[in-house]
Amino acid sequence: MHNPQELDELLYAIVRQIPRGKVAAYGWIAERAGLVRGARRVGHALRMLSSRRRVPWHRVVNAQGRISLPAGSAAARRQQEILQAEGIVFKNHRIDLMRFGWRQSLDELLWRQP
DNA sequence: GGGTTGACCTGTG
DNA sequence: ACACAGGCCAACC
Repeated sequence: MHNPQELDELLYAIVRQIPRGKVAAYGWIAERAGLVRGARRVGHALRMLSSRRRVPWHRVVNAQGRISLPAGSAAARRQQEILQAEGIVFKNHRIDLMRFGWRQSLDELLWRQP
């Protein structure tokens, strides 16, 4: 997929696979899309996302389990509210990724490269 | 075209 | 835990 638009679609499709009650990091999404260091690219795709599309953008957080929107912004509050409504627990503004992080497989969990 | 700016990540101190 | 640097990449002056 060399076309940027196709790549966006692929990224959205992956985000749609995150189940309710789980979250994924930008970098994980990029990895699943075959991008080497594409975390920022994922952030861009989500920022450009039209609100009419049904993509669970709120289930994407940064690698530290924190919301990556401007702290205190309306969007950040909305994201946290939705996640909490889905059963995600915040502890000091952070999500425990070991517990709520969406992993494809046990392999990915165990063999996360150094 | 070049410089700046982020919804990023990892390593290092 | 915190800060900083370096890498990254597309959007936007």
